[in-house]
Parts: sequence; structure tokens; C-alpha cells
Amino acid sequence: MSSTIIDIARDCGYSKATVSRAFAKPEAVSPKAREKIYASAKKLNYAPNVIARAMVTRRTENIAFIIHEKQYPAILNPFYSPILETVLQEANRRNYSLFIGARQDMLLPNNQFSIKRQMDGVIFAGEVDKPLIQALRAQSIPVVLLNNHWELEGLPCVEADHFAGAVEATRHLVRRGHTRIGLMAGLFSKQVREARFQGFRSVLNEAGLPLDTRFVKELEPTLEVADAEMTRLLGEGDCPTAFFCTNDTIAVGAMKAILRAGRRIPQDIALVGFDDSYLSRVVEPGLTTIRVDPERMGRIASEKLFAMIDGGEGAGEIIRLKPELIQRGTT
Amino acid sequence: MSSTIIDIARDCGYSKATVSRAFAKPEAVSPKAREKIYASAKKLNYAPNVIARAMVTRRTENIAFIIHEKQYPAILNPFYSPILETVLQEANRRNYSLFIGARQDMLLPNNQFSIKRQMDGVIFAGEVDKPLIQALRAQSIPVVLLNNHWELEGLPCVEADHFAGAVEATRHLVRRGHTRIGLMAGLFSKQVREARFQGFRSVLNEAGLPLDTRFVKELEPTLEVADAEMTRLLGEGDCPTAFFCTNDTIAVGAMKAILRAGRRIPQDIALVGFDDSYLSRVVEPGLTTIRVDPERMGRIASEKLFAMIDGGEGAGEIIRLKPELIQRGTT
DNA sequence: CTGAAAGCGCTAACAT
DNA sequence: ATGTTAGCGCTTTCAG
Repeated sequence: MSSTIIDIARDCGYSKATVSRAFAKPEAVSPKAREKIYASAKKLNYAPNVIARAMVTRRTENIAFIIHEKQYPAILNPFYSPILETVLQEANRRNYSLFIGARQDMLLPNNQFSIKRQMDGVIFAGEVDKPLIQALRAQSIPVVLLNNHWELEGLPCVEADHFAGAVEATRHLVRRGHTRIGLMAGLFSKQVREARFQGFRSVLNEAGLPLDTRFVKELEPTLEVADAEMTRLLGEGDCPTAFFCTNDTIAVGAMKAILRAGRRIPQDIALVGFDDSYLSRVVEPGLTTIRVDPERMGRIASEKLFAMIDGGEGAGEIIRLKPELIQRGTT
Repeated sequence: MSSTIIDIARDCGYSKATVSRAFAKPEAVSPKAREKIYASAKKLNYAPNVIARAMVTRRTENIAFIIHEKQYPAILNPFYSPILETVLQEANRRNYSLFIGARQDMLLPNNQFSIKRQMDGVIFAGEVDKPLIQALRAQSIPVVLLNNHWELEGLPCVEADHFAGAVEATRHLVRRGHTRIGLMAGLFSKQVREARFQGFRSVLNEAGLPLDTRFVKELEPTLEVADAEMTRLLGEGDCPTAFFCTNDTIAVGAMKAILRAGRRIPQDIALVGFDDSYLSRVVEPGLTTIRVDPERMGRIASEKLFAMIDGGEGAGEIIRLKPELIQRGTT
């Protein structure tokens, strides 16, 4: 069995309170005492029990990053994974552990769902169950929303400006001289879908270009579906010379279909994606896309969360990050 | 503040012991009592405090997945992410939470590193610090190694058969008639590197083919480095007609260079990768590669871990999964 | 089947 | 600066 404060106290002759302090607030203990205590600790291979500590401090030094099940796969998700990576680093930097999951709740034997209260704070990515978030806030557990927003008092939200991103992308294609531009729109949440569509449409309007509904497709944002859809489009003839794809996965699926059909990118068909995920660097030619700095999103979300954990009220703003066009080889 | 068993006990007239049982072992309580207790719980919005429970049961229902810092990025890593995804699902299925991290330890004020004992078990992916793993086992925390092995009593290890995979890959190229085959080898751990190299070499030997050291390159396994390296190779002339790349990232980086140089894949140069990561499906043509079922790896590792957590001794075998060739368009 | 009581290992007033 | 003491919320003997 591993040793406890009591063993150390007995071994070094100080009280368990002093031993506790030597680990929790070292500066509150005399150098001499510290030295002796650390020596005993080393000798007896002691380390504080974080559970017991959490029991009294009501702090676990754990935070959670929750991705809605609909957005599975969670970790493989090209959009969320760099954000998650940043959050992990931010947490570790503060000596916090990061919990990741889709189910922040637990099923009680009475068949009620209830949240597991072992988190000092949680970041929700994408869609969220309203009841869950409310339950957390009712227990005064800090919450931050990522890539989603809700007008709730003191709830910080960090998201991309989807409208502005779509405008950038479409304008870029117009500037390159395209007059027939198609849209391949992923079936994301209503908010995201509408914002990106409106951005696309408003640019066509301002440029006096037609919106040909034959070339506006809504689809599951997977490689395979996008590939199949583009294959169909290419078969139909009269195909646009450019497409705005509302994420990189769709764009890359479309690229595969175009290249396999023997058409050239960007000479025959130009493409713009969205997210600047790793996919855009993997393909040849590299994908022109819209970047919303994921490190920045992750960092801001973490900072907001830790600010709330450290006692501050949540400055419940909705932060909307401006996207930026990254030009590569597909336009 | 949220309510505790005491509030429930007071509200429903039973003792706190009975309330506790109603949630921890429902079958040990009469149906009548259960009903009343659950009713009070619902009314008072009670949920068990997992920290307090962990304090006495000495079980947190948390497991950790630790990736060595050298293998960062952790989550973005194309090889580990599907494994991690599986582990997450396996954990959730058992009502366990998953922590992920690179630092499973904490820095004590006495400048000693010590593990945070809040995990019921941990899976280490890739390289591991020997002291850390020993410390965990000394505290009788179950450990499983993934994609790595050590001959330690009762330590389960799950890894790919790297030698067999390299043999498969190289034989495939030989069978396709290639006689000048290059190697682009990632700088992985010594174990992995050697096993894959030996597999490659043994096939060349058995086929009576030369090993041209000019075309055996060791490199950081990133897109950019592989791209640059292949660009150099193509410039030198006398380039092999096929390459075995020891992971998909390298292969895809090489593909980019080859396509940009205007050479055709596979007609001019054929490629085989390793891992069957999502990258192999993203590129056009699809990458022929060696698959080691990541879901299976994750599942086996989880099962081993939970078996140990549930009291069994670790059947400390080294499980070596047989790889399989997935043929796509690059050969 | 239920209740009383003793902790789990630690921190946080409050004294000294 | 250090010690004393009273819990944190829960589970778990041990009785009844």
C-alpha cells in the first residue's frame, strides 16, 4: 500500500497539517520543515492522493472536452482534432488533466441521466444537449461553447464567422473570373449551414451571377459521398467551372472524382474548401481553403474556461473569429 | 449547492446507508425503499458524488491513454487516433471516463515527479519512460503497452508485427516485377525501425535483388520532409521504380513530389505505405498500404486493461497482430 | 432488509 | 510557523 500524510508525519516528526502544507502551499512552511518532510516523502515513496484532496477542496483539476455524438468520430474529426490538441496542451500546462468524451453524463440505477461531477469545467464542441449544459451550470460548473453559440448569461462561446468565410471563398472564385459557381454544402448544424449558404449567395448576388440550383448540393460531409456526388455532376454535363465546398473533406472527395475523370484542377474545375484541415495539405495540388485558426480557437476557449474556474465570472461574450483565405493549388 | 445522501435520507426517512445502497447496489434494497429513495433523489436533484465514492472504493472509473511526448501531436497522429477512438468507445461502454495526455505524472513541489493516482488503469502508446511504468505497477495500477513491448511479468503488450508487414509490402512490389526498390524509412523507435528494415532486406535477399544504399533513406515521418526527400531523389536520376515507405505520411509526401514532377503513379513509380491511415484513402490514386487493424488493437488493449482492473491478473502476453496488404492505386 | 458508526486521506479554520 | 480538530460525501462492516 502506498503511504499517506500520516506516515510522513510520523516519520518526520511534524504534524499531518504541516505535511499537507508542504505539498499544497510550500511557502507556508519553514525551509527546515520542508526539507525534512520531502526527505521522508522520498523515503516512503509518498505522493498526495488527489482524490482525497479533491474531496475537500472541491477541485479535481480535471476539465472535459465533449464532442456531440453526432459529430463522431470525435478524435478523427479533421476539424476538431487540432482544437482538441491545443486544449490538451493548455490543460497540461496548468497541471490539469483532460477528459474527453461524448457522454458527460452517467446512467443512474434509477434510470435517470445525471452528470458526473468530477470536472472543474467543460468545453462543448459543436452541438450540445440543452438540458446537459443547463444541469452543469446549475451545479456552477463553468462551461464554454466551441463552434456553436447560445445567448445565455455568462456563457462564453467561440466560433468561426461562417458567413464571412463563405464570402471570402466565393469572392475569391469570382475574382478568378468564374461565372458559374456550384456549391457543395455539408449537412452541418442549421446555424452553420445557413450562415455559409447566405455568404455564398450574397456574393453571387453582388456579382450579378445566377444561383443555379442544379449545382447546389447538400450532402453528408464525407469523402465517399462527395466523391460520388461530384462523379454524378461531371456526368451531367454543363458543369460549373468552380465549386465552393463547405469543408475540406467534401472538397477532397470532389477532387478525387475530378482527377479520376481526367479533368485538370484548377484549369478545368477550381475548388475552394473550408477549415484548412490537414487534408488540404495532403492532396496534390494543395487545396485552397478558408482557415479559422484552430490553435487560436482552442486557446481562447481554454483561457475563458480557466478564467471561470479561477473564480472569475464568465465574460459571456460570443467571440467570432475572422477566417482567412489560404490559397494553394486548386484555384 | 447540490444535495447529498444525507438530504435524501432525511427526505425519504431511510438511513443514509440505505440511500447509498440504492445507488451502489440497488438489488440489496427492497423495491419499496428504492422507489421512495429514487423519488426523493429526483425531487432534490441528487446525484452521487463520484469523488466521495472513489475516496472509499478506491476506484475512480477513469482510465488514461498516454502518448509519449515525442509522438506529438497526439490526437492528430494518423496512426494513433483510430486506436484512441476505439479505446474511448470501449471505456464509455463500461461507464468509464477516458483521460488522455502526454504527462501522466505531476511535478511535486519537492521537484520529484510522481504519478497522479486517479486512474484505475493506463494504456501507454508508443515509447514509455521505464520509471513511470514501474511506479504505476508498484502502486498496482494496471498497465497495458500499445505498439511497444517489454518483457515484464504480467505486462500485456499489443503491437503490430512490423517485420511481417515490411515483408508483405516488399514482396508485393517484387511480385509486380520491380527489381529496383527504394526504402523511405521513418525515424521511429529503434524496435520498429529495425523490424521494418529487416523485413525489407530479407525480401530483397530472397529475391536476389540488390540493396542500393543510395535509395535507402531515413527521415522524419512528415509530409514535408518526405516530399523534399523525394524531390531530391527524382532529381538525381537513376531513381528506383518503386518505394516502400514505412508509413503512410511518408508515402503521401512522396506522392506529392512525384505528381508535381509530372511522373505517373504507379506507371513510373509505385509506392507502398504502412498503417492504412485515412491518408491512404484521401489521395488520388488511393495508396496501397499495410493495414494493422487499429480497432482491433484498441479493443484488445482495452479488454486486457479492463480484465486487469476487474481483478484478474494480467495475462502478460505480447500480442503481435498480423498485418494485411491493402491494394489500392499506387501499385 | 435496514441502521449505526467508523473511517477513506486530505485541507482549512482556529489556536498556539 | 506549526499543531488540533472537524469535517468533505460516501461505503462498509457489524448488528439488529
